Amino acid sequence: MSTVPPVIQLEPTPTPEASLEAAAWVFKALSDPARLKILAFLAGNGTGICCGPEDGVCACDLEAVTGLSQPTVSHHMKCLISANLVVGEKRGRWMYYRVDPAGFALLRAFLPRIGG
Amino acid sequence: MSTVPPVIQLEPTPTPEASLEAAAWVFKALSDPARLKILAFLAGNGTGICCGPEDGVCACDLEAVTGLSQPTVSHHMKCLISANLVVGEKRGRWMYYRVDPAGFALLRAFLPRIGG
DNA sequence: GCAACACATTGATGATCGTCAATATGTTGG
DNA sequence: CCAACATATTGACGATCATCAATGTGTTGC
Repeated sequence: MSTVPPVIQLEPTPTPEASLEAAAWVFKALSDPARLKILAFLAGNGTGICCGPEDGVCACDLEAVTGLSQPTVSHHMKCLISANLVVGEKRGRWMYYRVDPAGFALLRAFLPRIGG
Repeated sequence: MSTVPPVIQLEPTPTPEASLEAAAWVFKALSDPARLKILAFLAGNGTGICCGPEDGVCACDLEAVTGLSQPTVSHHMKCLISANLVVGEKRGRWMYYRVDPAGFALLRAFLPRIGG
């Protein structure tokens, strides 16, 4: 999950091939338990612990939630953002993350094509 | 996608951890364009090309669809089956594959927990 | 039984992944 | 400006992945 994403298309259906790779990219972002735990936390309470009741969860919260090192969390967030599953917003020296509906919308649009 | 699957639970919600890994396993199975192409083919026409109008698609069809070697297709099918996304049935010397609703049901049940 | 067939398994190889330590970048408070 | 802080980037390492050639296993037709 470190290389470049395949230009995720959200607009009208592109070539079947392209949307296939875009969907695979989103699924790959969801294929790691640590990233699912992060998403579940973001989707859950929605408000963080260490950085006050702001709109979003800061990165240091996610270190505590996952038990992973700071660089590893940063790497996972980059991956989730590249799949349009999370948006990050820098406020002061903190990064606040929220769930991004775009990636999930792509998923919901794609699933029927494969029997879901 | 070759090691053992994490005992995919379909029944009432197990520990949050366990279902997290089960969902990650299903997502990983969906994270490869070749496997998505296979699923799209299985979900599409539903009837194969080379092995007559049987109920299901045989493996040799999937070689043609994906352009991959026979062992590679076999490996992908093993992966999809281990995620409960596909069921395989041996009839004579052919393997017929169909979409398995179970994996998709797990997905639909899990997505809301992560914001989908 | 035997040859042909359909698929599975094994072994190997290059690529990608998840992780962390070390370091760099950008921001805040004094 | 400087020290402390929050996060990002880099580099490295072991693990896993996707792929194929070679081989094994089970089935069919003769």
